[in-house]
Amino acid sequence: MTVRVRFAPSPTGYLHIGGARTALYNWMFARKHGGQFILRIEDTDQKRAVKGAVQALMDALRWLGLDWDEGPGVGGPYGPYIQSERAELYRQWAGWLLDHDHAYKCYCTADELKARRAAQKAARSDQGYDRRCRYLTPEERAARERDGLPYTIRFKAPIEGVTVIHDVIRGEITVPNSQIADAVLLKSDGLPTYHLANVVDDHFMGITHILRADEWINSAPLHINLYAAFGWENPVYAHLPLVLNPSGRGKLSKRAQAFDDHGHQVLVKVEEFRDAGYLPQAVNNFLANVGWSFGDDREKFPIEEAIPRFRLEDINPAPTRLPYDKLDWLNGQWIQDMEPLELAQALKPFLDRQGHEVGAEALLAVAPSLRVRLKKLTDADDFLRFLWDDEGNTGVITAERLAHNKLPSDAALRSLQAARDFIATVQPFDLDTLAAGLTTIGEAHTTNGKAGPFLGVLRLAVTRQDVSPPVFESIVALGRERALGRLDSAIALWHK
RNA sequence: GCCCUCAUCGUCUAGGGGACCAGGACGUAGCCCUUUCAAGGCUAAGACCGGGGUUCGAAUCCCCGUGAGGGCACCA
Repeated sequence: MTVRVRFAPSPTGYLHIGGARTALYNWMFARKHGGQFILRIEDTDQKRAVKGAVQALMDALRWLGLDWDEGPGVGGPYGPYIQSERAELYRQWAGWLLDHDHAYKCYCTADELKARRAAQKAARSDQGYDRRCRYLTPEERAARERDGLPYTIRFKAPIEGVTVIHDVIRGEITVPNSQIADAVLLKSDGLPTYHLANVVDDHFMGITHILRADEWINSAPLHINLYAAFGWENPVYAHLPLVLNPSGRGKLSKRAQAFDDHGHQVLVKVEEFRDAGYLPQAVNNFLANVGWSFGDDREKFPIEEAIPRFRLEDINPAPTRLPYDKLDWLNGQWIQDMEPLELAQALKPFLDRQGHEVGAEALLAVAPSLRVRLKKLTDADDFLRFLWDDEGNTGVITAERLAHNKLPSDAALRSLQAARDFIATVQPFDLDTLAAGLTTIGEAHTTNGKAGPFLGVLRLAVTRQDVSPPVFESIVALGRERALGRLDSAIALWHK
């Protein structure tokens, strides 16, 4: 039997990082077993549907590289993959349940239910629906039908005994059936609830394994009994550990914004990670390390290498926070492994977005040294400011600041003039030639015979930044003319 | 209130009865390297929630506490 798993988000906004983790684990599991990964949209609650959300979900999944074999955009033999387009099927099977005495019509109104729930809450108990419509006499039922009252269809859940969930990650979980609610299966608007839709779809779509978050454990007994009522075989269950807020309190939510220990807001939507300059490979790598580990003490790995080692049994059941610090480190590692050209190309859209014009050659010149410096693609902004900001910081540079204890003011001036003359004429104007010539100039002007102090002064003069890429690369990126301009204005500071 | 889940350094984790005075990673601190910032190398501090069992032996198994989390919708 081939493995078939699904990721079934509801289109209420964007892809949540916790959802991405669930999707990733499903995807890895499918790929490992040569099975299918299915995307299904659970939009049976029209009140919560958000326009454009399906597209956003797909974009985020694609950005992460989690390709689905069946689902919106790609089709498949078990479609449609959007639940609102399958309404008739759910109605049909709810009817079947009714006919076979596994369900009943409930005429309680939403308001009545709400009031009873409030009363339960006031009594500091919360048992859920009291099953009153389950025990309506035939006469009472007939009367309500005659009145044409709207109704929902509820599951006739078992009351006695226990239900056992066989969870691959947690082992056997036994739940008293008294805990299983007579859940609403079909709402009064004729659409199914999650419970019905998910069971019907999973069955007809041939889903073999359900990997979903821990928060679903409590409804698993209901689902198991629904499968039993239908006479269908249950899939294998694996409940993934919950992703918590950075504080460790509560699950990470995209609605309530999350903050870390320093009070900084934390990223939650996948698109936020993308916009913040994280690489999809790094995000996958990061997610794979949360609740699962590669083994061999290896933290950084391409997801493709994780696939053959991935086993549900190895997933750590404990709820977890996301180690955002580690994501920064991992992302830096991934950036470090990029080819300079690749990095330059990745950087371009980020610079464009900020309206910074940087030539391809300049970017390429500086890419090798940027590789080991960036944690996020957005960090490039600070390092490269000197490339687009000709006037910026001019004011903060003075002749005094351009001196150094190993390179006093007059020597600093002379060294910069020498550098100017050298840069004006050097051929070829490339990294190695510049490095050799400027190092010699530096050694000749400092009191300790080392180029270091001079290079610091040169950096300040040319980039007007205390922190910049290495100075030779910076000069190459700037180009001969602009570098000379910077030196000229630095030298002019001595004549003020 | 009822039910369910979980519990190893600050954080993410390895650990499946002796190989553990508990390993790795991030973060933190120090040193080295060094043209800034990084990266890299080395070093350091840092954990088995508590109590009972079982066993010759427990981080590992069982029980009870405690703590944290989840669920108890005509939301998923």
